[in-house]
This record gives sequence, C-alpha cells and structure tokens, in this order.
Amino acid sequence: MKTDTPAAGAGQPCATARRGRPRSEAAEQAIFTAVEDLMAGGTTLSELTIEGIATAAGVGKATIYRRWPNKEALLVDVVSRLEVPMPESTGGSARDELVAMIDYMRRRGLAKRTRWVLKAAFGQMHSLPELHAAYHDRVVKPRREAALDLVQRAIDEGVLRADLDLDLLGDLLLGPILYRSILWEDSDLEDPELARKMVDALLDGLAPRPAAP
Amino acid sequence: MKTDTPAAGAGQPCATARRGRPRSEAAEQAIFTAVEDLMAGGTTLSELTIEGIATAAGVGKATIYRRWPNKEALLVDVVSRLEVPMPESTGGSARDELVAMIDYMRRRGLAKRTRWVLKAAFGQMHSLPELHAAYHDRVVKPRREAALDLVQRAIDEGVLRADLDLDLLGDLLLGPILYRSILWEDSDLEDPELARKMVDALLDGLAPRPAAP
Amino acid sequence: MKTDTPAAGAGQPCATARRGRPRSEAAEQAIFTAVEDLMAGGTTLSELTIEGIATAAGVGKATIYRRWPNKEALLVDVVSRLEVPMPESTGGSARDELVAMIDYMRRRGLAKRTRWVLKAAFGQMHSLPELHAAYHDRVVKPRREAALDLVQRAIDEGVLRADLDLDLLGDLLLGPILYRSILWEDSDLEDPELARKMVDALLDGLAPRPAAP
Amino acid sequence: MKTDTPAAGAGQPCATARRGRPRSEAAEQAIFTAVEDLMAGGTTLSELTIEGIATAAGVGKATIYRRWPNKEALLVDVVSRLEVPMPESTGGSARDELVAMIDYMRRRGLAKRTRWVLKAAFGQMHSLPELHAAYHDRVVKPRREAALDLVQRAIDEGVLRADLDLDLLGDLLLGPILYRSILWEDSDLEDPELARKMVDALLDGLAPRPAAP
DNA sequence: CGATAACCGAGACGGTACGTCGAGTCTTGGC
DNA sequence: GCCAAGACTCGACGTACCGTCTCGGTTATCG
Repeated sequence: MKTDTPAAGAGQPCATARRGRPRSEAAEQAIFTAVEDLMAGGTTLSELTIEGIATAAGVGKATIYRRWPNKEALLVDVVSRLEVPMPESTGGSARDELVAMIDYMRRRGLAKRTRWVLKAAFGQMHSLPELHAAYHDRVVKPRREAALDLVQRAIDEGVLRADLDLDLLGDLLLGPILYRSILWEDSDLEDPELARKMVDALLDGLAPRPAAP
Repeated sequence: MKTDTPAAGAGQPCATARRGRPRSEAAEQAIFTAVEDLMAGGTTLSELTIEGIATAAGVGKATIYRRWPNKEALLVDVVSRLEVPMPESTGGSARDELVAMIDYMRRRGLAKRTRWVLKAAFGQMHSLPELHAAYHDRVVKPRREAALDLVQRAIDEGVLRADLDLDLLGDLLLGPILYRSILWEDSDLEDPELARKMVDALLDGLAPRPAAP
Repeated sequence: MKTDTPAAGAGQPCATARRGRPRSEAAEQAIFTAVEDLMAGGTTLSELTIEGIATAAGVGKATIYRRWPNKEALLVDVVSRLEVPMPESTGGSARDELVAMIDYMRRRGLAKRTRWVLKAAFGQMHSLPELHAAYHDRVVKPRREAALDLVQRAIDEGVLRADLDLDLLGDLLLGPILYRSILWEDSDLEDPELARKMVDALLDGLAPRPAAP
Repeated sequence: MKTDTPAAGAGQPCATARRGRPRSEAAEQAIFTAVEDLMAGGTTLSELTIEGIATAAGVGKATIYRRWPNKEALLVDVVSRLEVPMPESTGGSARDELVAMIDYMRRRGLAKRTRWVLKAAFGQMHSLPELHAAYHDRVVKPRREAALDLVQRAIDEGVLRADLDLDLLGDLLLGPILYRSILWEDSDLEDPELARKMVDALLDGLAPRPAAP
C-alpha cells in the first residue's frame, strides 16, 4: 500500500500544483528511522520524546509537528509503515492458508524490530480515539476482512462448519494467537508448529472424540 | 489477595506503635476515588497526572508521594482494588464452569466502572512497564492459573482432550473472549449466550462432522 | 543624503546591465508601506517580525532578505525614508532660525506617521544596537551638525555668547525639546509658542535680572 | 523604598497568613544578580533570554515566570532596584542644589553597572505601555517632582525667575543632562564641572550681556 | 498535660518536555 | 534572475508536570 502523504490515509494525488518548497522526503525518512532506532534500542514509549526524535533524526521539531499533530499520530504512521502486508494467497487449501495466516501473525509477533509496534498499537492507541480509529481502519480492519474472507472460503470448501457465525469463527481462530502476541512473552511464540497445532485443535474440537467405529 | 497496606504487597503489620499522627484513611480513599472518577470520566492514562489526582481528591501532592513512590505504583493499587475476584467454583460440571468463567470475563468487559482497567491493561499500560509487570503478576497470572486449574479439571473429567498442551488449551479457550473484551466495542459482548456458544463451538470443533453413522 | 540602493549607504550604480529579471520596485514600496502601516498601527519594534511584514506586504520573505541582510538594516532604511529634511535656512536672523529649528522638532514630534520613529529611536532601538548606531550616523549626527552650524552662526552674529562650549550650547538648546518629544506625552508639545518661549528663556537666562538701571 | 513583593509597587503587608511554601528570597536575589551580571558582561537586551537568565541564576524558568509575566516586567524590577535614590537635600543654596542634582544625573549616567538600565528604561519601556507607566510612576515621576520642588524653592529664593512656567523651567534644566545621558556616549559626561557649567550658563543666559555699567 | 513527631493542605523549588513562533536559508514552479 | 510560497534547522518562548522541599497547622502517642 503506497501512501504519498503519510498523514492522510486517502491521499489525493493533488493535481493542482502545490506551491512552495515541497516537504523533504529525506527528513521524513530520517524521522521514521530515528523512531525505529530509538525503540529498537530500548527506549520505552513514555521515554520517547519529540525532542529526542528530532535530535536523533537531525531535524527541527517543527518539521515533525508540520507532519503530525502529536506523538501519537506520529506513532500511528510509524506503526503503519512497519506493518508488513499479509502473505498473498498461496492458492493452497483453505486449511493450509488458515495455518499460514496464523503463522504469519506468530512471526510478526516475534519480529524484534516490529514487536514494540504491536504492543504500542494495542496500547497508546486507546488514548486517542480518533487515532485509534485511523489505525483500526488502516491496519486492523483490512486484516480482519482478509481473515474473514479466508474463513468464508474455508466454509465454502467445507473445511469449516457452515452453521456458525462468521465473526465468532474469526475470533475463535484469531483470538488465541493475537492474545499471545500482545500479552505474553516471546517464548510463547517460538514453537514453529504453533499455528498448525492451533488449527488442528480448533478444527478437530477440544472435546475428546469417541473412538471411530 | 491481601492488600492491607496499599504501598506494597508485603505489608508490615507494624506491631510497634508508631508515633505521630497516623495517616488519614479518608485521604487514601479520596485518592482512590479521584483516580477512578477521572478514568471513568474519559481521562486517558497519559492524561492522568499526579497533580490532577491531588486536586480532584482535595489532597496535597506529598500525601500521594508519601504512600506510593510514583504514578505506576499508585495505579497498580487502584487496579488491584477494582479487580473483583473470579467467581467461586459452583461445583457444577467442568463444562458449565468453563462457560461460567468465560461469561464472567464477558460481563467484566461490559462493567462500566472497571472497563477502563481492562482496556488500559492491554493498551496504555505498555507505556508504563512497571505498572504493566505488576498488573501482570497480581492480576493476570493468578487468573490464568485459576483458569488452567479449571482446564486441568476439565481434562480429568474427560470434557477436554488430554492430548493437547495445557497452555494451548487455555489460550484457545480464553483468547477469543479476551480479544473481544479488549479490542472490539461493547456491542460485541452483549449476547448473553456468547460464552456458551464459544464453548460449544470449541469443544465440538470448527470442522464439519461427518454425518453420524 | 543619497539612498539610491536601499541596502547600503554606499550604493553601486551598477552600470553593467545585470541579467535576469530586475528587482520589483513595487515589492520594495509594498515592504516600506507595510512596515510604516504596522508601526503606525501600534505594533512595537519587538513585535515587528519579518514574517509579519512579508505577509502584510504580500511579499515573500526572500524578497526582503534579498534586499536587506536583517531586520535592523531594513528598519534603518524605513526610518531614513521617513525622516523629512530639516527646513532650509530662511535667511532670517539667527535667533529666528533657532526658534524655527526647535519648532520644527516640536512639530516633528507631533506628526502622527513618524512619531513612532522618534520614540523608537530613543527607546526600543537600544535593543537593536546596529539599528541604533546606523540611525545615529545617518539621522542624528547630520542634524546635530546642522544645528551646531546654526549655533555657530548665532555666535558669529552675537546672538549667543562666544565664551561657551559649542557642544554645551547645542545641548542646552536642543535637549529640552528632544526630551519633551521623546519622554512626555503629545500634549506637552501642542503649544505653538513653545519654541519661542524656550529660546527667549534660554537667551535671557533663567535667573532674575536686576532691574535695568 | 522597600518593596516586599517585587511585582507590585504598592505591596500590601498581607496580614492574612498565606499558605504553602513561601517564595525563596535567595532565588529572587540570584535572578537579579544574574541579569545584572549578564548585562554588565556585554549581553544586549535582545540577546538577554529568560532561559539564559534562569541558567545563569541556577533557577528554573518557572521560578521567573512565577514572579514576572514576561521579560519586560522583570527588567522593570531590575531597573527599579538599581536606581539609587537621589541625594538628600544638603541644605545648601538652591543654586548649589541644582548643580548637585544635575551632577547626580551625570554620575548616574556614567555608572557602569547601571548605565544599561538607563538606556533600557528609555528604550524597551515604550514597547509595553503599562510597564512604561509603572516605571514612570515609580522612578520618573518622583524624581521629576523632587526636581520641580527644588525649582520651586529656587524661585522662592530668587535664584530662578518667577515669570516662567514651572514645567518649562524643569525641562530647560533637566533636558540637556538627560539628553546627554541617554543619547550620547560616556565621553560626553566625563567633565566633572559639566553640571556647574550648565547651571551657570542657563542662569546667566545664553545671550551675551552688555557690559555692566 | 505538654512535648514530640508524623501527618495534613498548599504551593514554591529545579528540571524536562511540550507545542508554537520567528529568524534566516533553501527549494520548488512560474514569470 | 527575480517572484510568492512554503519547507528547512535552530533556538527561545511560555506552560504543564515531575518528584522534592518548605511553610503553618493538626492530631496522635509518649513522658
């Protein structure tokens, strides 16, 4: 997803020639890099200051405030940038793709560079409703829709039951892995078979099966 | 959970009578009430200042700092006070108790006065690492242990499969409801049958069953 | 006083035709007018910003900086432009011309459009040392020289005593009216006879004369 | 003149016990000293920043802003503090006292530590009308009144003519020395006989006297 | 019962970061 | 090469809180 102007989700190409010096692409890049470096370097969110970012990026504070109204808005964009796209459909079976999607989320939760983003996304976001909404629109909703599309396909292919609510199915499948990603430590995500185990268990059911006849 | 002395988990009973004026119980109560009121009134964690709390409580700042070393410590206590205990075991079937536990979490997510705690716990708390850790130790972990005890009992009773990892079972059962509590809107929790539907679906499995022979 | 090129006292006539678009006379005029309007409108020197001038003049900041290196230099030119020349010698008696000179200063102190210059000259300019120095060289000094020339002529004509220091005489004559112009309110300058009264009193002496024999 | 609270000219002793920690006398002193040191050390008024003062005084910015609303207000107080009282009446002849008063102003204009104050007083003051008024009330007016009292006494003693306007006499006597103090360089004030010369010239008159019969 | 000690509210203290504004410079597209 | 517009870095502005520290005053226990 390309987003020319970082602040607005729906960037209008702005055919009418804008006047004045254009915003520096380099400065923007430097700001993003500075935030990522600081966070990757152990700075906590509450220690992360605009002044610190500006200094680290070699940029004036005004250059930051020209682009984002406050720290949170900047973080939303940093987060959006870091969120890598979900894997394309492999064309495999719906069951395999469910495993792939959950495994992608597991790996996303492990990625060192983006892990703090995930935590922050479910964190600071709530402080600023409109920004939380923006993040929701740009990151959460598309993913959930993709996930629900996949769930629907699984139903169509007979991999999932058709008698259950679509939302319920989605939450039952995604809730556990997201819960682990956000709340628990990395160690809980390290098992490479985790996604498959989850799908297997969910599809087969958690109750013991009577012995097959 | 004992919380006699608010400052620390391990309160010294202080049998040796201390001299001087004792700390005012009323001031303490006013502080707690002020924080709860502010948070319930829409204040976010990052907007919540010690000065604001002191003013709202009609209390001097020093009176707060005399009891807690910093904002995080105060919040840990506020949160601990609000978290109501999980329901006692009803002695019913393990399946019913699983439903009861999940339903308790659903209702907890709906409770107006404490909802901010839940959201903050998974959200804003990440920016206050000590608060997050303390909350985890004092609230999350005991509950998870209680939940896992229940899961183990369900396994023993033959309600849940014995061939699955205990942690995995816990996450598959609790992840979806917590995910909904934290991330989505209240409307997603309003269905009183939600807990039962989840347990039914999880136990029976999400895959279609072949027609019974 | 020549002020052909506004940027510096010593303007190069630039006979060699310079290439490119010539500087806009209109822009320059707009800048001068904007400064005068702003100052006449109550803006103080410290409130007077280059950005404000540029906006008021409908001009880019660079257009200002292309002509003057800084705010002080611009103000020197604005002030120089406003200072109207002293009246030519009327060829009358030295005493009449002294009265005329002092009366000119009185009227100058009353002129609405330029009064701020006078106040600023003795006041706010001290905070902008270069402006103050330049104003001194280009406005104050020539006038003082003209005044001292007149004083010398008065001595030669026997109107003023020859046994006094020239500078002292100048200050005794000019000090009072300038003092009033700068420090006191306009009302103190409204008496049209003020200049004559001053000269009469100064020449006759402030001490009572013994009754003429 | 003692002024307990520096901000207000007419300090009410505040019999009603004020609560909270009282303002630090030491901090106030440090601020005054810092300003005086900076100015004496060559800092110009426009280079004088609140942050610089705070740093030099080892004081937080808020401690300054708690006392004065802005830089100018602070300067008014600094200036008022530095203005030394006029010399007491010596009981000598009115003519000698006139000389003494003018000589006091000459020396004041020479005093290194306070010279900048004089310049600033007639400078920045105009920018902020109400502060200019305050300075006028607390410094200028009392002095002018003292001067006019002296002039009146001189009239009564027959040292000055009775047929001239009191204000006019005051300006003719004080204008020249103030004019020199404010506008010209130090060199013009160095002659220790200057005050006497001025009074002599003014009283005797600037016009040549016919030879006494 | 008076001394002593720890509490209380209020609010000033030295700091740090905030978000804004202006200075003086640079970079667009257009004339 | 000038023009308007507006971005750039830099640094000061005045505000808000932090966590600490006096103030005058209150309420306990101890001697």
